[in-house]
Amino acid sequence: MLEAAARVFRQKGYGITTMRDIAAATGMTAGSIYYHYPSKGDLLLAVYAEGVRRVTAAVQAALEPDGTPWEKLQRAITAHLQMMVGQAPGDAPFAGVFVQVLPHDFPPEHHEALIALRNGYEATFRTLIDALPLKRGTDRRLLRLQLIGALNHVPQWYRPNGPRTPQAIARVMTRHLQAGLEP
Amino acid sequence: MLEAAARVFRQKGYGITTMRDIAAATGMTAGSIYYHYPSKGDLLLAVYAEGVRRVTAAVQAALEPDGTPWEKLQRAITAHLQMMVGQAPGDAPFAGVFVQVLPHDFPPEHHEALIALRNGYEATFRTLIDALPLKRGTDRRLLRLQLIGALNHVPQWYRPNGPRTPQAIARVMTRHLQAGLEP
Amino acid sequence: MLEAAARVFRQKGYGITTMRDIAAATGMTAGSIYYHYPSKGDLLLAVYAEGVRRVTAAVQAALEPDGTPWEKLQRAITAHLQMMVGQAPGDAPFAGVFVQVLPHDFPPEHHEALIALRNGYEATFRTLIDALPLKRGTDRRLLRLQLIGALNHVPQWYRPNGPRTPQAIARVMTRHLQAGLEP
Amino acid sequence: MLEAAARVFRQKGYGITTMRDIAAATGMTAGSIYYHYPSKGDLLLAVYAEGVRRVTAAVQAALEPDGTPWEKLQRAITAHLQMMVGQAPGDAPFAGVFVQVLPHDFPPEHHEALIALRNGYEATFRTLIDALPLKRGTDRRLLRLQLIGALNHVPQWYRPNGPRTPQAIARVMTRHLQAGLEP
DNA sequence: CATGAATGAGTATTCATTCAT
DNA sequence: GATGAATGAATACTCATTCAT
Repeated sequence: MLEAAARVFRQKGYGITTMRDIAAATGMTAGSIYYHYPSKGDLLLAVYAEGVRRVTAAVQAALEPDGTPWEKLQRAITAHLQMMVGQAPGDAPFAGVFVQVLPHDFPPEHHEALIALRNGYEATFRTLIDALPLKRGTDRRLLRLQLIGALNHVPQWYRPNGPRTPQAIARVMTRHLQAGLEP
Repeated sequence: MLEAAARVFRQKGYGITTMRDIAAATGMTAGSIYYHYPSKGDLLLAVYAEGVRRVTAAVQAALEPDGTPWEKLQRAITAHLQMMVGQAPGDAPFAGVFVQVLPHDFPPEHHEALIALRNGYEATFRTLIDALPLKRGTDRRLLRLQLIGALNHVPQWYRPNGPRTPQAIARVMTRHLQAGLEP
Repeated sequence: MLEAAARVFRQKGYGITTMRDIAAATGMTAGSIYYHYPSKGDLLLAVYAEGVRRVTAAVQAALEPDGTPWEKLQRAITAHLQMMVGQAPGDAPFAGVFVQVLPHDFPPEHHEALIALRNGYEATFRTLIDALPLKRGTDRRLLRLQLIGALNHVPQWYRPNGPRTPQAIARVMTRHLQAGLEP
Repeated sequence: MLEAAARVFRQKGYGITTMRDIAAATGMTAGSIYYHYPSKGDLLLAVYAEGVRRVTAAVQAALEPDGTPWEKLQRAITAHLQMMVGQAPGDAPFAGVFVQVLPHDFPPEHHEALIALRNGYEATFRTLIDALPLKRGTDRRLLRLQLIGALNHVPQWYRPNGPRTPQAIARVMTRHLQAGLEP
């Protein structure tokens, strides 16, 4: 059921999605959802939390085989993008909610929880970036935000049948930051 | 009037904003707005278009004093960010709509116009990036998307009284891409 | 519920009737109506259809006892008028919608259905008139339209406590057409 | 201007017609109409009154050449129908309002004036019918209502390019009532 | 657990009307 | 006389939510 909700939220955004949309996607009626979740906002939050859980798990799993910090970062990005735009039927919807649902869509009483979840997820990248050997004086926080911004933007332009795979995108974006672009 | 609408749209998002909110912000009544714009969606589009116009103008103006391609890019980013998060009472709201309003907030009949506007704006950056002297084989399109993603993300974490000015952010982000981060 | 709607539509006309009027007459709230009928126009159409059903049934029932074609026509007219202006608490409102609601009150997307219903009802009279033994060369279609026009006009001048009963009106109108008025 | 209003009222009915529709048809703006008529209802009433004036004049004119009472009635009906459904660019719209606008469309404060106008017009037919040599005991009032109902119904089924001209309809309807239909 | 029916607080939109210019 | 702009009351319709069954 959470999955169906995720699918709908990702596709249409929180505001436009109605409880009936979700109900239809789950094969229930709107009223029944309230047995499981007390409100639409709570349902979204549950979807969001599950999304964080899954993407985090996927990214962590990608770190397993050891490697240089840059390699690990690149693998993490690959995993992240695969969740975002990949075709995995189960996971993709959850990850997509990350990007299609903006903070101000959330009911105010959930803002705090939302931020906690975001931070929790970004912690993974914080760790990865902190481990990178970088030039002295690099602003690692800004680097992280620069990277995450670029990653979250991918679903807005990514085309499943386009020339770039998530893996390729990860490789190129990593290289840009690693080696720079000046000849 | 467009300005007031922009302010409200940016602050609350399109879906949650009510015509009465906008009316209150303009000092009119809700009905009066319809004399000038035929629907809420059209109003949003008008705000968006005006935003594109202003940001484009600001970015173009920043290119005036000549310089190296990288300098010009950095100045463009600075201008872009100043519009996005700056305190200029007139311009900021328009630019913010860029980021706070997602495509699916728009009524479907405006999607086409929306894409045209986005493309129009991004053309400025395409030109700037095409002018950069880069390593052979660089995927300039991906670079542009990476940069724009990072820029559009800034308003989500930027704090007006924080330690980083738009100028500083622009300088650092540019340097990251220009010289890379490996020591 | 249809009955309450019919009562209100007949009394005030489609345009002026508000969903809240109907809701009040049914003991519900305006929103609840939409659970049963997707729009005001659909509700009107449902009322109209039910009206056709009832009037047709009443007219058909009146034909049962056999008789000459003219007797049958007269009985049909009586039944029709009793439905239109009679005090039967259940049926009258439905029949009244026939007359108080003009085609252009209907939303355009229902025009087709409306015409089909009208034709369905008038078919009863077509059959009755076709069975009449008439002078050679009589334009039976025009006769039918002449009759129906006269009948539909009755509710506009009928007074419940006036001197004429539906039965009397039917008898006189039939006689006029049957025997003519020349001495 | 009255003519333009008549055209719009006839085509769409009172309720659906907006002041802007009428304004557009007259080449003015909505506000300007209020210089000439104090309200939409008053405008409709003015149209209605002008309609009565013109139809009455046309019917009266048709009576000029002397003839038997039945001939005069038939000529009156012809004139009436020609005004209703004819192509005369000036007159037709006014007459049509007669039929397309039902009493309950009128604002209540005009009901009285409306009834007076209707009665005034029907007086012409009252006179004509009173002059007919009829069987003893004929209910002349009911006859008049029967006839007027049939006439008002004509615009609902009349097709300009159909087989029946107003003149033919008048002749046949008159004959039906005059001589009856029994062989 | 699930549903169908109902609710009521919104929401965009319409439109007759007003009025300063 | 005419207009553009504004008004505000009304209105159909939506939708998260409730709840008896």
